[in-house]
Amino acid sequence: MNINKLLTHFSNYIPLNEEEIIELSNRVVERSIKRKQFILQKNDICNNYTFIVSGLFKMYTVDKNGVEHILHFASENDWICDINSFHNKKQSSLYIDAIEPSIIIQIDNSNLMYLFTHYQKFDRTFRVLIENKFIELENRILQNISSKAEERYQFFLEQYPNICNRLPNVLIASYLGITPEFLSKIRNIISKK
Amino acid sequence: MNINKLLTHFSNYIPLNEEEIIELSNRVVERSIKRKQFILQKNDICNNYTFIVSGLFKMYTVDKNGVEHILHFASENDWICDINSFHNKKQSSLYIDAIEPSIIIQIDNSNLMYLFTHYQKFDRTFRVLIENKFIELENRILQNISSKAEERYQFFLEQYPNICNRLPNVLIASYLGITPEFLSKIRNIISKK
DNA sequence: CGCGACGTTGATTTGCCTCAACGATTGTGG
DNA sequence: CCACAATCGTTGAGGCAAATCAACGTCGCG
Repeated sequence: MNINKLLTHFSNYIPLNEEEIIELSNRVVERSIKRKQFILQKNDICNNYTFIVSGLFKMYTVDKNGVEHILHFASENDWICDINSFHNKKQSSLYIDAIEPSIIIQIDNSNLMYLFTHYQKFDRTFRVLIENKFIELENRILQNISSKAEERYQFFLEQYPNICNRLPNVLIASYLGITPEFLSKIRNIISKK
Repeated sequence: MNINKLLTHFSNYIPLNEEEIIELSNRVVERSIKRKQFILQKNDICNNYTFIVSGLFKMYTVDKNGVEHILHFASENDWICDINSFHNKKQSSLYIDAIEPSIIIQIDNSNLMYLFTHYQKFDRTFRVLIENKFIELENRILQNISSKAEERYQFFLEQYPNICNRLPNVLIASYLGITPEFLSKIRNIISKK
């Protein structure tokens, strides 16, 4: 059962008791997502926290020239959500779609709020979850303001070995904030070393 | 009393009852910090969440060439902490020091954990706090990977009107990830418009 | 007064983008 | 299963964004 993967994920933070497991299980929905299928589009309100059982997603903006800028990748055992839209119930400026066929488990806003209100553990777990993501983002910012593209690329390969070989270079370039052409040149230079 | 500023800050998230106010008040420490005084240095373990009553701080790394890269500014009614070091009790790679003479209120790791364990409200409040900071960082990342320095500078001025005129341009440049010389040229171009 | 931090300007170099073109691969509809 | 389109990775020429280095004036402060 796919729900077990979610339960295991939670138990890595704080073990859940029987009641909490039942409550959680009753409040989530499992979905199967095809490649290129959206789970969030611009101007929608993001109403779900999405846990990824298997597969791979990208979260991105599209600028006025139609160019994608990737804010996050997320793969199995990770969460993806436009937190700004989710908590403030405002229109999102982001898209989220599947890079691979995926299986996800979603919890919507009202159900998550119910868990937060009735079981302290979830408040705690989601605090720790977001703290960890915050730390990742801090590191990414530091990379961006202090390193050149080649270093950022190398760092990306080291930090995400399990997803980097599932991604076309176009998407990695978009995540790093450079053009695919320039990434290609970086790869050429690296391979000659 | 400066503690009231902290209590007001919390009540913006969730009102505290009498008991919680007393518990919180007994577990924090007020300090006065001079200009250029450190509250965190590289290789220290960050043992405090710091609330800023008044003043202004910067949090930054120093690279191998001795150049500072500023990760965050924080001023009155804001928090500053190396969360990675704080929660994982590992050596920090960051510095935090005062840009202006400041008054702060600190809560150390064990006292914050006590509050988290005994009062759900604090778990909740710190979750929301970090969620908001996470959203800010997401926006900054998007800026960095999709905009040129001039736009990022303009955006910074709009987003932080209350601190940008208290900062020398050297520090703003460091925050934006550009050199002071280039920021000067950007400012020259803008002023001619 | 003299020093250090700050802001600016100019000349030069480097990092990265733009645009165009090409082959290889993948996916898809007939 | 083939044919064709779309996506992908690469290369090269040229241009722009930003860094580097050096120099200089100003200001605040000990």
